[in-house]
Amino acid sequence: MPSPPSDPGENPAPRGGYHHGDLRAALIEQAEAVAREKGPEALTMRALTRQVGVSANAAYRHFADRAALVQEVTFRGQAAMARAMDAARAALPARADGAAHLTAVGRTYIEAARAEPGLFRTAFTEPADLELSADPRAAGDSGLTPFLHLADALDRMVTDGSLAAELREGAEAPCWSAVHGFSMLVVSGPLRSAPDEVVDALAARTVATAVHGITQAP
Amino acid sequence: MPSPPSDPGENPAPRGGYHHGDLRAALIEQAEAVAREKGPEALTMRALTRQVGVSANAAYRHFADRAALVQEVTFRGQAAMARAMDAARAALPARADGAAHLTAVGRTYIEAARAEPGLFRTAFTEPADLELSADPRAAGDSGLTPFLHLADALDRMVTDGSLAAELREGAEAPCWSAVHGFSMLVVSGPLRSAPDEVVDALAARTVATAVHGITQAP
DNA sequence: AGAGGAATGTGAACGGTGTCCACATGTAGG
DNA sequence: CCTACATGTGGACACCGTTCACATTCCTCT
Repeated sequence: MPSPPSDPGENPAPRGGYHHGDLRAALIEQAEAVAREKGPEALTMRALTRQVGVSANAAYRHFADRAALVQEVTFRGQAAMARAMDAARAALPARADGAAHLTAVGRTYIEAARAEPGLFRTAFTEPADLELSADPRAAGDSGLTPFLHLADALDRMVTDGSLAAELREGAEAPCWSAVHGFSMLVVSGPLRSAPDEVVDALAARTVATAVHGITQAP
Repeated sequence: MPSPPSDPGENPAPRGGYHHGDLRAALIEQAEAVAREKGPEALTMRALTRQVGVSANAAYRHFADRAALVQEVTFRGQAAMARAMDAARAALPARADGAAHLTAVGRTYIEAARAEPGLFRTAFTEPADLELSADPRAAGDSGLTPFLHLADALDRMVTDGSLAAELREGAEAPCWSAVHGFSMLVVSGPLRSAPDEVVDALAARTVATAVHGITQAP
């Protein structure tokens, strides 16, 4: 019988009747922490419940299955990136043009992936339904998800005339492809062990290539 | 017992009898078949050995571990793509310029991913050392791997003057990012269930964006 | 030809996983 | 207070990767 909350001082003590108080939240939090430092493959029901000090099945009172828990971390990861995008765009000069916004969004995507590779992999490569790219749970404080940030920056380019209106439709694909592909290369591909300065330069170039490239008709 | 035909015909498991002849090859072949139709998550040692009609441990006489077997499928998948690139470039008009070659390489990458999603995911998203992008086992008949095809097309652009020499270095990153990222979107991302014509158009645009975009200095 | 050694295959076992069942517990409502 | 319900538990099943000790088969050397 684990009499005291066998918690290693970690959590702000969700207080608990011996029904643990708020297991659902505790599991999500623990899962996010584990995802950050170990990546999605370390997200196992048994390990997480063990870490939270509860039996394995307890989790199933709060999540249909493992995928449901992981999905929750996915939202958190996307929301974290969205907040970074909020900040990056807020830091832009007031009269920054659409291309500057698009560049900021693209760079932030890659930076977020590099800063938290485990969380990125969980949020953007787990076989979840990415149709949820516009789900509010994946949004930052501005209410925009990463995908919506991209769309918004593209709209701005049309407004300020740097992107022809006929080219607006479908412009998300090349942009999202470029930054996502690059992030994969860096996080778990051949650029994994490249020096930071090299990656910095390649990232800048990849974003610039996309920003410039979309203005050309195919 | 004399060893009768023990022919190479069937996948199910008409095991030759005693020592199976060539278990290593049989396992790789079965693994490739399974990867094609189910993807990498279906590549389990136990299932594959079962399908080949052999005990689970037998595999460990030929592969250090699961990763080693999967790696073999990875090479096969990359080689298949490389052959498709060989063909696509061979079909180009004799005086096709570098941009045409680059476009062909990029489109072929995406087409290969769409044509064989399971194999693509195995070959390009398994946590293997992609440093092996130049390994001969990943090459087609021309001796070029997909990555080397890309490098070659870029070299050609420099030769024919459509890419400034100072921009050659690091040009692989934006290109490979774009087509790889797009492929992920289509194979296991939000474009998964988009109609073919839509995907065709977006693919063409993504490739064009990269081809055009790299000619611009960052 | 025969003997033995090297390859190769087998069965059982360990620890891990996701998930379901039947049961126990604490909390909240009447 | 006592019950009903939400929540947590222990055990079990079916998989998984991998290792051990042992059996078979093939090959080579004398």
